[in-house]
Amino acid sequence: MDKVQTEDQSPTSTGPRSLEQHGKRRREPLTRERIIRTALRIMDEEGLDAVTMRHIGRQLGVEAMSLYNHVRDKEEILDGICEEVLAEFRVPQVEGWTEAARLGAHEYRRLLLAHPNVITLMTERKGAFTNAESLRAYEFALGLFRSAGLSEADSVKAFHTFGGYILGFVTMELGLMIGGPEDEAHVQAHEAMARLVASADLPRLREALPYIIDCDVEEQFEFGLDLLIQGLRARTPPTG
Amino acid sequence: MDKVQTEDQSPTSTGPRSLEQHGKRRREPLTRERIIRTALRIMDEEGLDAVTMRHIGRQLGVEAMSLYNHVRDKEEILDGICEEVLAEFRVPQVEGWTEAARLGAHEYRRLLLAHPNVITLMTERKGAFTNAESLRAYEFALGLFRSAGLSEADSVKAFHTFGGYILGFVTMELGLMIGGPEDEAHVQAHEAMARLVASADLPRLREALPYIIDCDVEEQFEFGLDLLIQGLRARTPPTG
DNA sequence: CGTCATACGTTGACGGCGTAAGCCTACGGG
DNA sequence: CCCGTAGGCTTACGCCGTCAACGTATGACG
Repeated sequence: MDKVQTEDQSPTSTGPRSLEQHGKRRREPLTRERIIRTALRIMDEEGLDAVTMRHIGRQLGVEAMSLYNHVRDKEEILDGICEEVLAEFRVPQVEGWTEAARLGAHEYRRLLLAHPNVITLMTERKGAFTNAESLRAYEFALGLFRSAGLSEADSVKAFHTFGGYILGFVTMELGLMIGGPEDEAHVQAHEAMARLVASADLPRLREALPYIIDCDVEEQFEFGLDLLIQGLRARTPPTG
Repeated sequence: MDKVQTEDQSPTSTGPRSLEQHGKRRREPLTRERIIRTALRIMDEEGLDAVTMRHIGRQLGVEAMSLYNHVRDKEEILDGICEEVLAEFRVPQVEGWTEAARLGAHEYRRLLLAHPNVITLMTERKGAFTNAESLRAYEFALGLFRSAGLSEADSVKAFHTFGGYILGFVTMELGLMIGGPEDEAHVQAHEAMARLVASADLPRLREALPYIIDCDVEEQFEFGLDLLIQGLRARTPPTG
């Protein structure tokens, strides 16, 4: 077995090799928590394919099979990653439902962009969320729409609409279908598209191409958000 | 090697075992086309995990490695599946941009629901679409928004908004986060959620739960669509 | 203090995956 | 007739998730 990089040392330990206060164990005990956090870090740094039982184990200085003492199977780890990310959601503290909706949407997008592969996980996931922490965003959104004057039924619909929009937009954004020319991959994707458009009978696309290639993602996101908020204001009590 | 079920026989052949018109080969020649269509069928019928080089080969009466004579790697097959599905898009023939937008959105959703796993493929996909056929939907949408009076820049933004909404909504729909109580999996997911909500301090969610569980998906989808269309109409020339 | 159950890590193996490398053969063109 | 080549097949490698069996240190208890 080659060099093992031990992950986060406990900040309270006196050093990597020194015995602990009671002179007992040499390494942090394995936990479900530690496993999931390590898996999340691997996913963010090395991609989804690198999230492997053996790889997670190696990062923790342990064999793959040891993980099964704390986790039923790999799927539980992946589910755990989803919950871990969702739990990062910071509920915006602001008055006025439109601003709250805007900030909440940006926060959700921020989470998804911070952990680009989590969308794939959520897409493949079988059941709904089983973690209370991950429902706080849901709770926040419902409260927001209710405070805007929507009925309970409409609040649920609005939640699904906003949630769907953000999820889908970021999916497209990460899939290189939207985005600025900074990234190499983007440039390549855009060149391929330009070649295709040039060789086919797609007049609208041809004239729109510059706007597609050279667009500000933030601005695009805001556009759709405004559309939704405006549309919502139309079926909301005249104000306050 | 056990029983092999040969897929679609060529309708012009005189029979499964008879020699062809020139008395030559006994089986349909392998093609990129046939490989991709078979892979798509497997994905739809047996799920994404069943899409395996060995499995595709078996369905075609061939060893896995033979596929590589027509395809660079598995990724090319998966990309091919995406293009195949996108190419199914039927451009709605209707007057008036609002109705066209509505029908187009439903058609896109229909495609995604007809091949539930294709969303995962599109999410994981690296580059943008390289198939002209799959850009017809793009072309259609742009023409539609232009005809509504939007600028080129805004048409692009509107496309990304609608595309994002539909993609995300169907993702949530398939992930059991939205939907009626017909399906067993849905019922189970909803029960888990109900248990969670009951045990946590989530008042909004608690009162909204019945509406979440017992909702009409079509109606939910339409709600968001209306929001977008209404929002769009607000920044559109007063009419015609 | 000795014993022993238990918790938790390790080892080895299995079947399946994508695919590199090389082989075999039938067919069409010189 | 011969031979190059296209397009199959076989074998093998290094991964993967996970089952089963095994070792060992720890903490409870007589």
